[in-house]
Amino acid sequence: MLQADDLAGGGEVSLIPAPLFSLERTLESGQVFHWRKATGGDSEQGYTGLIEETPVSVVQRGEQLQVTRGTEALVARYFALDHPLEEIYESFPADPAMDAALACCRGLRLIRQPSWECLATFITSSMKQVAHIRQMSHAVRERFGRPVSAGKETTLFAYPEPARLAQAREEELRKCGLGFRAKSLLATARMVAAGNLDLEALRSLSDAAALAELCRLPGVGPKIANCVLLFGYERVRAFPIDVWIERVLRQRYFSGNKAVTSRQLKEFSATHFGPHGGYAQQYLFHHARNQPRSAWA
DNA sequence: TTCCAGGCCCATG
DNA sequence: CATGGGCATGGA
Repeated sequence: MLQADDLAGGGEVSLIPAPLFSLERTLESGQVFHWRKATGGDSEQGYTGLIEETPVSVVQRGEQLQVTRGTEALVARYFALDHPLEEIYESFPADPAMDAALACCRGLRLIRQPSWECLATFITSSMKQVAHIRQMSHAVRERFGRPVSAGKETTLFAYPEPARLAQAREEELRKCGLGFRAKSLLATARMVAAGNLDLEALRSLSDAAALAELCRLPGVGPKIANCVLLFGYERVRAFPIDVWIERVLRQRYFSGNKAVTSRQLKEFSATHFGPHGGYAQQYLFHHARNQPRSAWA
């Protein structure tokens, strides 16, 4: 079992303030897929992972985070500890579904994820459960990624750059369990590596323009593009609609009306949830996934 | 065993 | 504009 303090060489850690933050809700909400639970010596629960290529151990201690010494600023930025959550909550609509989601998810933050890693992992996400996306993400890292030493017996793997995946064969990618998604990931990696689409240049575009650019990539449609905008470009209004969110919207906001079209749901969600709609969406998603199936009605 | 999963793409009305 | 089927894989 991975020890939380392996990364710190036996206790070289520091504490940073993290008010209104839930490490577990943030990392278990299906926005990022490579963090592993690690049980610390005092049985407190933490996570280990890489931020870019820096190994990091994070343990929540109340309203503080215990992190690997030297990674304080990196961690604070990655987990978006500067997002004004109370203000964001005040911008949410006050309706029963939103209230329930908020009560369930307080402290969940939308992280600042490296854009390529986010794009690539979400290309592999279609028609897959979160647990399996995690599995594929680790397989791709271990097969193609750069190994990073993280303590005596721990090696983590960075997510492979586009150029690395671009030179892979589709069959190699399929060995990571990607199935039909291998072709899309490979083709997208080649487009990005060739400069056909500049991921950094997207930052200066409007949400709509950046969405359209992302949708040029093989295997990227509106849903995945919105996930990438939300988790990889800090576009907190982007509102991805997957099967879970569609179910929530239809049942909680349209009385289960089966005749409501996906376009109507899209237009409703674009306005009803306000300027931080992506946050609202993530809360609705995480809440729904934590509900027993019997509660669907 | 059957069902379903953070969809996309392309062919038809 | 919208609907339907195919596409790989593995956990529940």
